[in-house]
Amino acid sequence: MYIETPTEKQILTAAAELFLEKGYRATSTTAIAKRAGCNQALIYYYFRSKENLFGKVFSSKTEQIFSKIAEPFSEKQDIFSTIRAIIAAYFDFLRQNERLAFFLVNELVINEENRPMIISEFEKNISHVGVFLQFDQLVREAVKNGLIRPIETFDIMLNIISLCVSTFLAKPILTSVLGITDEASANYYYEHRKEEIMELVVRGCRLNGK
Amino acid sequence: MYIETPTEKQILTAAAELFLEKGYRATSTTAIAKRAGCNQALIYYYFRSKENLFGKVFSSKTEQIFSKIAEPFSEKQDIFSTIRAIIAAYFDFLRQNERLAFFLVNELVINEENRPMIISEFEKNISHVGVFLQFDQLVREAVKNGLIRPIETFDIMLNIISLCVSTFLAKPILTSVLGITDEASANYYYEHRKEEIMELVVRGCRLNGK
DNA sequence: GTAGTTTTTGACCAATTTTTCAGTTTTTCT
DNA sequence: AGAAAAACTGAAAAATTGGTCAAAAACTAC
Repeated sequence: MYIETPTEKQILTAAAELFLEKGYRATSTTAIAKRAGCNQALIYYYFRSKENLFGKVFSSKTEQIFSKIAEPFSEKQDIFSTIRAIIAAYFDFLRQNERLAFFLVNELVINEENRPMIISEFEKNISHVGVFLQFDQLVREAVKNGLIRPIETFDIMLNIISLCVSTFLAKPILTSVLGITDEASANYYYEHRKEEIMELVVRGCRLNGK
Repeated sequence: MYIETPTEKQILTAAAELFLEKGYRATSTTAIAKRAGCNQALIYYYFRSKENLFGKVFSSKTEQIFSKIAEPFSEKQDIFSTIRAIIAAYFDFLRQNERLAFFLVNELVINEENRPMIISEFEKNISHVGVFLQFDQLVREAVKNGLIRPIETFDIMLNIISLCVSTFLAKPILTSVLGITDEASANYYYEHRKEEIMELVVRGCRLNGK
């Protein structure tokens, strides 16, 4: 396997930081070189173009998120505990990588040029991670056995992702609306929302009579 | 009151279209002038800078969304019907203005320079619209009267906004994942999600025993 | 040390960006 | 009709962009 030079790695991390902060368009190769502490031409020496560099960064970030998220899907618990575990894992991961949600949404939404690459990256990772199928089976059986109402796995997952990601997307506004200024109140906001999301998604699956 | 010149208005609409399509960074004043059918220098004659022009556009879009969204909040129905009406109105509005969700989220998330302006714009509009207070009261009473579980209005609203907005944010990926190619399947996706969101949010409010 | 390879550099290019400005046309008011 | 203000124009300044290139520097192997 081929080994990254320190410089190459520095460029990669600098690029990742800046792309996450400002997005593809607003990040110049000059800025990347400056942060990496190297000559600008080196970016083109190691990565042929800005677009290619972005691809590398995006690919590694997508892989990271998918591998982290996959873990709790395979837990062998009852359906409600599994859902709670998935939400907790997803939520906490996003919290530790706050800019990641921004980054993915932003590039996906606005960066139309790179969308084919982005989508293929997603597809690659989704198909890679077989654990989603395990979860799908868990849901189907729970429906069949009358443990939860008839609901599609797709909807459960979209509900989870939507609610978790939005918590972080909305934070900048809520910071001012709710008066979140210190670490403690931010922590309260996050924990409160995490609980609420768990409650909501689980309730959304329960049988009507229950 | 001072009246917009036709040209000024043309610039404003052209800018709005392009900012919504491509975002702030990817839109050049040249492109705006071209679409507005006027000289490029006129943009700086009417709006001092590109940034200022963006502020004007953003302001008007925020106002638009808030006023449209406010309507169903004031309906005098039971809590569940009101929630459903709010979701339906919000969802349909977003669908008619698909790029708007992208635009708001994107600029909020990435455009850190303009964030103070964006936040103050939101605050201005939220405080403006007194109907939110009406809904808040409806929720509080429903909780007190034991119609719904103890839940904060804030959480209900955040749930609604998160789920609705995400439906549109996620669409580009889902298009490929779900194989949404024609208008009919897109329509099915939207209607399906609308129903699911209504069901989810309502379930999230119900009493445990019910 | 010397030849060869890899890494790094600074200067540079062409295209595009926002912004300015001096001057011209058009409108408005008297 | 004529003066003042407003609307508009073409050109270009000033800065930034992604990208190139030949040469220098650093490293490697003999």
